[in-house]
Amino acid sequence: MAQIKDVAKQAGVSVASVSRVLAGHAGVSESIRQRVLAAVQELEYRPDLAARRLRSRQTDTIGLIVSDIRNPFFTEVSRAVEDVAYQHRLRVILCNADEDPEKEALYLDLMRDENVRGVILSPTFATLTGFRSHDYPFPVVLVDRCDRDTAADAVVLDNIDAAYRLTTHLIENGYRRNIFFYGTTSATGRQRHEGYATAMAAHGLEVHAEALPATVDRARAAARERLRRRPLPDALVASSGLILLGLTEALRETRIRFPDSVALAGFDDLPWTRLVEPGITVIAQPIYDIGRAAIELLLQRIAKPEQAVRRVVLRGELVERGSSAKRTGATASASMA
Amino acid sequence: MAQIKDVAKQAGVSVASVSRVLAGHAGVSESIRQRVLAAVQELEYRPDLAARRLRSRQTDTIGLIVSDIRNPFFTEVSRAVEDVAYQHRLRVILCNADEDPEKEALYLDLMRDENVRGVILSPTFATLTGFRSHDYPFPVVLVDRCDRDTAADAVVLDNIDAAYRLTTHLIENGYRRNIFFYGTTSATGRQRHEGYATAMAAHGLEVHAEALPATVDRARAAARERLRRRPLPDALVASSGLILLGLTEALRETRIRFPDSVALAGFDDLPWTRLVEPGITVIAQPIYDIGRAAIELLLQRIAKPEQAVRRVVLRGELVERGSSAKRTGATASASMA
DNA sequence: CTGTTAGCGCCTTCAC
DNA sequence: GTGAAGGCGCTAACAG
Repeated sequence: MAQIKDVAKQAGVSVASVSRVLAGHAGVSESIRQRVLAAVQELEYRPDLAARRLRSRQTDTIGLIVSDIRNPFFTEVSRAVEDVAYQHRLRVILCNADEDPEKEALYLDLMRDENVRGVILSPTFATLTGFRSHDYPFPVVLVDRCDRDTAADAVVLDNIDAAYRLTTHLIENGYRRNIFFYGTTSATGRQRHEGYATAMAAHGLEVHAEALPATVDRARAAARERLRRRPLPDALVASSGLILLGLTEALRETRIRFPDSVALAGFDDLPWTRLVEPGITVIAQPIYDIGRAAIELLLQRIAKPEQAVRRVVLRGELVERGSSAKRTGATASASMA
Repeated sequence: MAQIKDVAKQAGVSVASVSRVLAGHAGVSESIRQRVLAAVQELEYRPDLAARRLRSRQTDTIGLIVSDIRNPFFTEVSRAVEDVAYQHRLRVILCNADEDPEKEALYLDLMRDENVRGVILSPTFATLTGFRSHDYPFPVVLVDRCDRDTAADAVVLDNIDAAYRLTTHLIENGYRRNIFFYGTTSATGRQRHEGYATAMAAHGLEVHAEALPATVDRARAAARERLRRRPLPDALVASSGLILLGLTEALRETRIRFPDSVALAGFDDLPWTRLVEPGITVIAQPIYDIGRAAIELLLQRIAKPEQAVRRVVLRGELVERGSSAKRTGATASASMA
């Protein structure tokens, strides 16, 4: 492996000149520049990253800690982050915390060890509580999850509003006994629960919510359990795409048809929500944009460490499909009895 | 930030002793070990990774280059790889090459720069052609994709056999004009095409295959195009989960019912294939096991660089569902597993 | 068993 | 504008 002094020898200059040319510093004669570049080519020289990092006390790496890589939401976010990061010559270390606060802490530690320039994080509720970007040696941008008063840059959906609109849509279509299944490990789940509860209360309806770990399996089990009891609810509502999948599976397994017997709605406009007849009503999130906004926020924060905390709030779009189709009066009253 | 000499001073020993204790070397007196550990705790000392890597010319990192992170197959593989890697105190750099040979080359270069211990790669066909693990400064384990004669460790499905069985199943259930949609950018797609073609030929049937880039959009477009023409084929078969999704969407959009008008089958037992009525017949891959086998192979290779090239071939399982129901019994498609 | 010391490859003053 | 030299924090060889 060629190193900088080999290049210097080959070009007949000092290592300092080579270093300057490589760093793109001004004030190097054109003739030296050419000779160095030629020598680099010839020797196929590649700088040793470890040495460079040791010397400069800096890396060209950012961290991305997602809460569940199996959630398509986060794979799409990570694509966006990587796209933009690599355009800026930054590498990305992607870690999957599996909704586990301990793993989160572990990875945050790892980021510190790696001396990353910054981190994008979708924290569990436990980590978010009392979270302050200042407690870390690198800037942190939160994505998907944050509290109103969290002291950190963040990119989130307007969760309360989105859940409010989704719930109101159900109510207006004649569904009144609506159960909300939501994940408690994330602020997002809680906020969506709040939006749901507000909408229900606004119409004088009773709140029925089931808190659970946000996995497909747990959602399926909880829904199955509830669907065994009578009377059936009017609608099942999910606070996330993973939970929505679990609810849908439970409905299928119990052979309860939607929306005839029970309506269904949730979050994330994933391909399968369109394929499952008669289509599932969802709040569509601008996922790629969320990821892109996060990395751009981080880039700006790295450039200007002292600027005021910023928050990007994006709006979800209600996509109405058959699973929440307007109810006929007859069916509604029958179920209420 | 405390450094090793601070720890040494605090513990009243030399830096060498501190280094030895931290490296877990034998031959350090218990009393020194205790004092060092105490000092480390007290000062919250964390070794500088850059310095350590520079000095030892080694990292504790492996690379994982997947061809498309949006493909659930690869997110599951990466989970398995990360699980095992972190158990062994190895970090993982995950890169998404997007089925692009140039990006693959770029990331392989990056791996070299990072001085990783080894790489797990799912190569495009272009990269696989003439691929030899020996051409890289680190061991490479191929996952999901490899040729019969590729000189590298690999973990793959028995693709030819799986596609053969899937196709035979369709033929036996009465479907004869079966079109195979497959991705050409991967060896896997081509091998599955081979299995399909062999099965068709074995029954004296004509081969109808459509080669395309393995994305949902391209598959949907190709299928839509084909479904516009008459006569309709008997069945649509996909060489991957992403392509299967595209075919399913095309069927829905053109309102062609399966299996009544056209049967459907493909690869990867993803949740949605069960939800879409009347269920889609697939070859289920042991995805997590594939990922785990890959990282274990890499670990062994790192431990014994000279051992003979190994190949792990796993078997796919045929999951029969309504989308390929026997053609005789009219519309007996309502059964669900 | 323990300590002293010489680099790992690079960047960056500092002289010239 | 260019080169010589020191040192980033750590490990490993060598000496005691």
